Amino acid sequence: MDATRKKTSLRKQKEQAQRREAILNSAREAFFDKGFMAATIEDIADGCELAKGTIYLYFKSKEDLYICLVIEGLGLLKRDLGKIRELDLPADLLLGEMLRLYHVFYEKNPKYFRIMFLSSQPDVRERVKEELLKECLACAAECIQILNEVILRGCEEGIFRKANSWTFAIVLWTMVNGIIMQYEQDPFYRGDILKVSLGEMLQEGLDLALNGLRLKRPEEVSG
Amino acid sequence: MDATRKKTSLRKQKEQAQRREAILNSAREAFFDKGFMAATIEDIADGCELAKGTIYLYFKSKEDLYICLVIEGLGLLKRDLGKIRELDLPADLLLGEMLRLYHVFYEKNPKYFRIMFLSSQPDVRERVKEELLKECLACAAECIQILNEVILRGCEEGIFRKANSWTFAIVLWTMVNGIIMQYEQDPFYRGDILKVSLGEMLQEGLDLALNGLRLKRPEEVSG
DNA sequence: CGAGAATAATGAACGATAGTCATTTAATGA
DNA sequence: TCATTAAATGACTATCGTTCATTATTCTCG
Repeated sequence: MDATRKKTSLRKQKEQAQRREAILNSAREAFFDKGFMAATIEDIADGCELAKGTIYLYFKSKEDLYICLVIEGLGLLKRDLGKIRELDLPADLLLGEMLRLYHVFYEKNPKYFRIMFLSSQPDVRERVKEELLKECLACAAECIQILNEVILRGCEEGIFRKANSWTFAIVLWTMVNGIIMQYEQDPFYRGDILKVSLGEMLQEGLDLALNGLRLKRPEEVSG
Repeated sequence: MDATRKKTSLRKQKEQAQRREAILNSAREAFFDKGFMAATIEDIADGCELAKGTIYLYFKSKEDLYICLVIEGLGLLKRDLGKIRELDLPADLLLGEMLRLYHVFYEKNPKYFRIMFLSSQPDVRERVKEELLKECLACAAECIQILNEVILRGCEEGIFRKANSWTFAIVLWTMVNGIIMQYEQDPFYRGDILKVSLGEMLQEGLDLALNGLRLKRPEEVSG
């Protein structure tokens, strides 16, 4: 019957989605644990109790699988940033909150950042489906867009000076990423080079940017 | 004779250094061209007309060879930054010059940045000699130190507000790296996300930072 | 010079691993 | 129950980093 066929095909679709999810979960664990290069497809297959070949029924390559996790991470970040945007706060405080969220997100998921940073390597990207790359970049763009909106709002509110908000949004985004990347560099030498905690560093970065962005600096407003 | 032994051993040392250099040259070409993962040891060996095994007489692993190039890149950058430091300019203009240099360096050697960014991956770092990693981080630290000195000078000159100069130096360094990393992400989509040129973005980033850093903003000084 | 020792270079062989595909297993529906 | 389709499997292939026994070269000193 048609109804039956439809029902079973729906269940099958659901099962396929579940398998896909299981593979992603196992891959996340493997990549987070060992890194992209050191983790093997067999590790991933073992982790979700499937055979190596089965992985390739769901993902075209190790790199594709990997980029899906990058997209996942960016999606989580975007979701969290989106929530904060709704808070009823002046733009500068909102940016501060977003930064705090970014920091919390990093502390909770440091491994997501590690894999995100690898995704810019050309020889990884070359082996990823065009479509996935596009999705990945779109996700990053949406995060930046959220920052952009807040900056624009700040301009309207008269808190920020008139400026190319998109460029500022990118600078903020890349600054935070850059700081975290440097911080990730090597825990062992963290004390030697950085000398300050990640939180302080991010805060200083934001302060620097906000001072540059603000129409009036705090002491001028209060004075 | 002792004199003879010394002379030949000196020549040998020189020859060894030359071979090492030849391998590095070939590796640079291969890594720049194909990326760390896609380039093979055989590519590198072919490139300098040596056998695969010979590479391992000069470098412990593919990763070691790779990190040597990262150090080389950082060294070049450090050297260039050091030259600018000697210019007789106020600190803010000096920072501007350094940024311009960074940009020029990137335009001339975009591939150095690509390989630098990979060096933060834990599974690469795990396979590199402790000592080389240390050297690599020390090199980055020295670059940041140059920025730090300029910022300190700016504080003395009364151009910059009193602040934790080292933190600012790191923020500047990471901001620039972050911007370039984002720019590197994908030339194809560059127009979509970034919408502005690298030069503009770097300039905006510096302006933002300088405005945050300056004791008085330009219009207040001139007014 | 020349024989033997020391050093350097080589590439075949090894182990690991991404990706493929012929075969097996399971599910479906008449 | 059985033919058909779909899904899963893991042995197999090709590739590549690394090693090491062998070969070639250079050096030493009688």
